[in-house]
Amino acid sequence: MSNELEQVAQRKAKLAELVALGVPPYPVRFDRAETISAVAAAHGDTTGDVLEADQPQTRVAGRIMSIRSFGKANFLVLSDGLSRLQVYVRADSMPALDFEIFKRLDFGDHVGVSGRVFRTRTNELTIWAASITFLAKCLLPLPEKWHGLTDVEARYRQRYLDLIVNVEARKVFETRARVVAGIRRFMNGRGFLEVETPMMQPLAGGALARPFVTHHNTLDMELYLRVAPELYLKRLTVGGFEKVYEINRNFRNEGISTQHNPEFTMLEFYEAYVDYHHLMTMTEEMLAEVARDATGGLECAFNGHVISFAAPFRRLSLRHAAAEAAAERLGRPVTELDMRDREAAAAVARALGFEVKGAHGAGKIATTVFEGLWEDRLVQPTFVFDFPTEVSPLSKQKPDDPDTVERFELYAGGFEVANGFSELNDPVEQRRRFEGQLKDRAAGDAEAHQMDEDYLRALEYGLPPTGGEGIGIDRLVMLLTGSPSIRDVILFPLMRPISDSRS
RNA sequence: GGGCCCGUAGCUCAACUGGCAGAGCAGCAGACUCUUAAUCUGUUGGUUGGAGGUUCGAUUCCUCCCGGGCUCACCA
Repeated sequence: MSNELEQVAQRKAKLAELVALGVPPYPVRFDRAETISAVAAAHGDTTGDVLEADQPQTRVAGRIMSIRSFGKANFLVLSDGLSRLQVYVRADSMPALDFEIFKRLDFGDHVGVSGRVFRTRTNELTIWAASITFLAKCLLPLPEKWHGLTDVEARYRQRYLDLIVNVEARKVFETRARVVAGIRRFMNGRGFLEVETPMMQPLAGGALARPFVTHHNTLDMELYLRVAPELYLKRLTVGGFEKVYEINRNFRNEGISTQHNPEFTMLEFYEAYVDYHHLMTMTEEMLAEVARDATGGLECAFNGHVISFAAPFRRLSLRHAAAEAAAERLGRPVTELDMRDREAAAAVARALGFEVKGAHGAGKIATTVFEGLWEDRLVQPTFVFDFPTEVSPLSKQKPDDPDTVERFELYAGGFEVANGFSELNDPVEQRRRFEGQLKDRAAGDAEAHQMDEDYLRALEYGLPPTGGEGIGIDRLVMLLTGSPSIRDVILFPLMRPISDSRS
């Protein structure tokens, strides 16, 4: 695109003509009396007769979404992003200069209009323009008004264009904002304190994931973008904040897919003196309330299914469900006990076609079997509970069963939405778990947890019995907006830059 | 990273088995006093993502590269 587009040159020429007429090309402000949405709302039900009697005056601003000319009668459609309103333009109703401005307007320009509100013969709510103020030029031609912008790559790369021409795109992000606001309302209403913990951490802890690495110049030190806020939030619980939460970004240097973006938003919260049973109930209540706030109901259409957030959610014990599904698939008995035995579980997993590595214990294998057989079948919200200790280095063991922790994951739409557990608060056991992770790390597992001495020290001061949970906001919004890709619910998803051999 | 698919005008899309690269919208010029995907007449706009190759001839076939989508693997 080295040669300037003809249409861009034409639009620049029109702008130059306005300047020649003495019109400021980029004025600093426009005092509108009300928004277009407000006009539409105020007069949405007013009849033309009433409007003729009242002659309501208004002064609005917006982007031109279409221009239709009929010789002496002309129509503009203005948008304030939310609503659209028609403007009736004729030369004999406004100063000569204003009509000269009108003649040089393009689809996409910003204008201010004042005039009276009336209804046309076709009953369309319209402003009869008494003046037009030029506010800003759209130099680049916008996508077509009828089909909009459908190229997904362009929609992600140039989200501003997507938002201008695709109303549904805007609605997704409005719903997202309502989801986040609804969660804050829910948490605040329960006495939780919203906090912000470091995103740049000397140790990337709190989740099993590969971090991004960065560098601080003055301190000359390596820093990691956080993979989770977990260990800092629990330090706060040690410090006496009994109910804390954080809604913010996590960063994981891993694959990109329809369900994974390198940066994603999590709600993470901790509450002293509760266990994972309490968290599951609270999650049911939260999601029902948030769904109702954001969408008006408990049900949402996703991927050809209707997902209901009505409580109670289904509950599945991980090893039990893994054994049951494996037995069904293999046509021979598989017991929960098999899922606890390294060799029996490995045999089952291999028979099912899953990879079993030498370092994998029974717990990791049982989890693999479960995820392989169940994950995409869990369309309705389902709590999967009682995870193997082996795959849960920060969770508390069940009192009568050291191989199992009090942990659950919530699945919906075929993917994981939340993860919560009774927090491990025994510093001796936590050190043992970290040491186990170090062995995995030494064996080549780049996602294994690192030793965090300061966190252990915090635990030594005494973390009360605590329940903690993380909820993936992007995925929740996917479900609530029926978006099949996480990129549809992230305003600016990460894209590879365009190189010279393109564009 | 593997597999499959896609990339043509500003946008949305055509172009049969390899035979002059087109339409609608947008734009430009004109007509039109209430239209709303306005209509009508005329018209501009292309290195077909990039670089090579095969061929008399490539949007079409082949190779490599760039970007994207779906999917598998990894992960949340």
